[in-house]
Formats: sequence, C-alpha cells, structure tokens
Amino acid sequence: MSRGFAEEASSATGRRIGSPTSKTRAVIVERAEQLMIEDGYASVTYRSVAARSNVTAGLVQYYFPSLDDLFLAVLRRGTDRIVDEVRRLSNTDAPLHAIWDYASDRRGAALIVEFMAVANHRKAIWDELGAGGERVRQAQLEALADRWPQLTVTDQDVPPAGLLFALTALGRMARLEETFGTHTGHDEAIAAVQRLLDAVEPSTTTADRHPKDHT
Amino acid sequence: MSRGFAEEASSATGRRIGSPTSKTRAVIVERAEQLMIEDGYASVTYRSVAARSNVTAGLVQYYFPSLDDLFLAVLRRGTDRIVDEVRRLSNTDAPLHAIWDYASDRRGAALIVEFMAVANHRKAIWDELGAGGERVRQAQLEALADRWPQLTVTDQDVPPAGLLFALTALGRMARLEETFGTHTGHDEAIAAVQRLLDAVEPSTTTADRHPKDHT
DNA sequence: GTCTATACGGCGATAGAC
DNA sequence: GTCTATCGCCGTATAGAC
Repeated sequence: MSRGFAEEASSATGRRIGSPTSKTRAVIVERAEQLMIEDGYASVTYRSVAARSNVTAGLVQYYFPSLDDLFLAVLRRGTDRIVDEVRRLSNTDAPLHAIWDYASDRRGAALIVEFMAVANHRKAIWDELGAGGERVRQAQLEALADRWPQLTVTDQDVPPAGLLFALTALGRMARLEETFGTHTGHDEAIAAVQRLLDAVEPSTTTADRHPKDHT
Repeated sequence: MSRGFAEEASSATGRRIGSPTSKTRAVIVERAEQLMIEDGYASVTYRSVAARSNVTAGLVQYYFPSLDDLFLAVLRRGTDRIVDEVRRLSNTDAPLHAIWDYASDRRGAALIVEFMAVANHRKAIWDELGAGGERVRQAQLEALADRWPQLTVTDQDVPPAGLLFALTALGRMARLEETFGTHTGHDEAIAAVQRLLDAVEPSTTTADRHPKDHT
C-alpha cells in the first residue's frame, strides 16, 4: 500500500534528506506515533522523538526537515495499514459488522482526533487526511457493495454508501464523546445499531463480535 | 448561564489574578476565540492575543496565568451560549429539526475539533469539555422528552436519548469529514435523515430548514 | 548517506517593579 | 492594574565530521 510519490511539506531549500528506506527512519516514525497517541501531537518535538528513538534531534531533522514531514509520514503509514486491514476484514461474509467494529475502535478514534487537530490549519496534512479518509471509505464501500444484494436491508431505502457513513459516524462519535465523558444516548443508539446489524447479517461466523480495540 | 465557581487550571502559586468582571478580560476572551476559530488553538499565544486586544502579553497573563485558563474561559463562554441557544431553539414544535440544525452547524463542528485537540491531554479542559457536552445534551433531551409522546417514531423502538445522539453524531461527523474533503455517503445518509425528520415532524412551521450556519 | 554541534528567534511562564 | 526582565524549551537552519 505504498504510494509511489513524495509530496513533501518542507520548503524547497537545498538540504539533504535521509533515505526513505532507512531503518532509522522507520524507527523514528514508529516512536513518533507512540508519542502522538500517548501524549498528543503537541508532545511530538524533535527532541522528544529523538530521545525515544535513541538518536540525536539533528538526525530526526535529517529525515524530516520539518515536523509536518514527520506527521505526514505517520499519517501515511497509519492510513496504509488501515486500508490493508479494512480490505482483509471486509472480505468476510459480515462486512457490516466489520465496518462497525472498525468505527468503534478506540485507538483509531484517538489518533483521528490528533490528526484532525494537526491538520486543521496545515494544508499538506489537511490534504493527506482527507484523501486518506476517502481511501479507507472507498475500500469499505467496495467490499460492502459486493455483498449488498445478499443483505436484507428492510429498514429504509438507504444505499450502501449512506449506511457505511452512518455506521462510521455513530461508532466514531460514540468513542469520541466517551473519551471526554459524554455518554447520554450512546447505549440506546448502539443497541439499535446492534439490532439492525444482527438482523441484516445473522452471526453465521464468529461468536465474539464488537471488540473495543484492535491494532 | 454563568457557573458560580472558579476551578482554575493554573497551578496554585501565589500570583495575582485580574478581576473576572474586568472589561479588558472580556475583550481578551473574545479575541482569543476569534483567533482560535481563524487560525487554530496553536495560534493562540499570549503575544498574539495581546496584539489583537491592544494590550501587552503580560496583561493577558495577569488575567489568565496559564494558557489553559484562557482556553477554559473561551470554552465556558461558548458552552453557556450554546445551552441558551439550544433551550431557545428546542422549545419550538420541531425539536428534532432543531437538534439536526444544531448538529449540522459548521462553526460548531470546527470549534469542537479545536477544543478536542486542546483538551485531549489537559485534564482541566478535558473535564470542562465533557461536562459541557453533557450540559448541552441534557438540555436537548429535556426539550425532546417533552414532545416525545406527540412524535410518531415508527421506525424502531429507539428511545429519545438514542435518537438525539444519532442525529448529533450524523450531523457533526458529516460536517467534520466535509471539512477535510471526505464526502462519500454523506448525501445518502443526510437524505435518509431528512426523510425521517419530515415524516416524524411534518413542517407545520417555517419553510426554510437546515441552515448551514448560525452563531 | 549518516550523523553531530551549534545558533537564533519565538514561546509559556515566573518574579517583581511601577 | 499594568508592564518588563528573565529563564528554559521549542522549531528550524546551517556547517561540517565520518
């Protein structure tokens, strides 16, 4: 799921940049993602990432001339991983349950908040986040559309894309609000979704559904 | 809609703090909110707020010993304003439409992203954001519960709180994703919501519904 | 290609003078 | 109430060692 083009955020000064395939570089991206999840994006500094990666701050800058370049790398790696996982999970015979599980993922919701915050006023990351969102949703839609004729959606004439978005919005927002201590209405709405899902997609496969976390 | 207690975020050092009723203070809070909406919370610095308010950075710090105190003041003022507005809007004979309009507000979605980002790893703001979310939702639920018996919700046996959350989640998430350029499924889901709303709450009142922005 | 050392202005925050 | 001086950390840039 690599992309094949660069599109860096840093200014076009004549500085040298480390190889994209460097082992050190990969470690830095991984540690930066850890820091971002644990302490928020504001805690991702050259100095803090360097300390976690056991390298110097200058070396981090060698691979990522600006912090935005580092955020972009973390975002891309994450999106690629998610698209792969969505493809894998959706190709079961319970695509709707898979979508719901993905939307209800806690770690995913937390990372998305961070990236929305980072991206909100930085164009390069803004673009990548929007494109990444579409990439994921299109992958989901593809898997869903394949199975659509076999599903018994009696409820309303809401097309697959609409149902996909609705499930995503409900799951994500519940997790988001939950994070901040707002709960009113969650149980009632989630119960309704579960009922709908189980009616449309009888659990012929695994018994343990709706895990709260995954990688 | 004031709160009546302080609960500051700043450390309990023995520093002097400006009066909460100061005119200068009110100007600072207003300018800080402007900056936050326009350029994001990361652009809210003592120096930038001071410049906008035509005072020195030191004076801003006299009223808000830490930046968190300033964010808290902006958040509280905003929540109070929203609760008032929700109370006013919900006491029409179309509470569901009012909820939907509120959830679909663009400015609201943008501010919430900013505050989620600020609050994510700062306890004092985290608490206030969660409590504020509940305050708003309870106000909405109150208005909705009053009219619930008169509404013809045929769809499923989803209780008022669940419907309230679902409408909020769908509207907010659509606006959020829209901000970043993700659109797939929005039109389909929103059309379904509109159909549901119009069926349950026939438009006996105003004709122009679903405004995209309000204060 | 990898990596280090150093410098600069802006930042939040503190202490204290007017 | 208002404002200044100061401190340590930050992103970023540069010059150069291996």
